[in-house]
Order: sequence, then structure tokens, then C-alpha cells
Amino acid sequence: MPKYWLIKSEPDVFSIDDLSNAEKKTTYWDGVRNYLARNYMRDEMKIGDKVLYYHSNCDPMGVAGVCEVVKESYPDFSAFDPKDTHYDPKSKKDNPTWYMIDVKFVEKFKNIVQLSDIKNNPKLSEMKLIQRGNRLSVMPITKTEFDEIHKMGKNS
DNA sequence: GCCAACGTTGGC
DNA sequence: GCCAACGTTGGC
Repeated sequence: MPKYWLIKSEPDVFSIDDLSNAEKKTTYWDGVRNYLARNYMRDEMKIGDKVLYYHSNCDPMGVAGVCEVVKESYPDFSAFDPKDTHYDPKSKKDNPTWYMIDVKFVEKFKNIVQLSDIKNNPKLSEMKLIQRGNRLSVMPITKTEFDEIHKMGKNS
């Protein structure tokens, strides 16, 4: 059984269009520097898991589409590069602190499922995304939530 | 641009 | 081990 996830990205940095235009429509999800998010990627995200792609800090904010996990966790090499903005000297090559996965583009919604639409949908009221103060950039969601947002994206 | 929420750091 | 200070996230 696949699991379901939501990942956040600022579209100015890397949008769902960037993903669909990438080579093989695939990218590595580097730069996550939060232990809980790291644990999800390192321990739980498996090939074939479905992932909602959320655009944060932009207009309009919301779920822009769907991607899927195509490579399971491996060390986030951006942590080893002193010139990289995500450099972390505490992460060693023989004992990496940070891990990442690869995701592949699946589809882009016709219209973004806006944050306000998610907040207004009672079926989605349990989502971590809209709970107060949540700053996780990788979070698990339920199949029901995934299906509901998927439906909203197709219908809108 | 503001600021609340929250994770991390570092002095003690 | 506590907690104040600080930096970042991310919605507004």
C-alpha cells in the first residue's frame, strides 16, 4: 500500500513547472534540515508513494499538483558542500545527518487547490498543513485527504 | 514588511 | 538540563 505525503516548495525556488521541465521530470529533494521531515524521508517514504506538491509563500498558495517517490532515501550531498546554501558541517559523509529522496512529476492541477479551499473543506480539517504554526516541509497525509484534494484539483 | 510559531544554539 | 536569544518559516 502506498503512503501519501505533502511536500512544500517555494515556487520561486522550485515550482511544479520546474519539476515537469526537469530531466526525466525528476529531481532530488535536497535541503530539508528538519529532523522530523528527515525521518519521514529516510525511514518511511517508499517508491510509488504519492505526494502532493504544495506551493508556499506565493500567490496563490496551495497544492499545485502531484508527484511520486521514485528513489528512496540516500544522503543529501548538499550538506557536504561548503558552497551550498544548505551546507551543514555537522553532517559527515561516513555518517550523514541529512537524507533526501527523488520525486517525479505526475500531474499538474488545472487550477491550484488553494489553501483557503483546503481550510474551508471540513473533510480536510485534520490536515497538519492547516494546524497552527506548522512549518514542516514534508508531512504525511491520509489517502482520504489525498483523494479529496485530488478531486478538488480536477474539478476546479 | 510584519510577526507568531517553533526549532536550534549556547551560556549557565 | 534549563531557558533566553536568535534564526527561519510561512501566512497574512
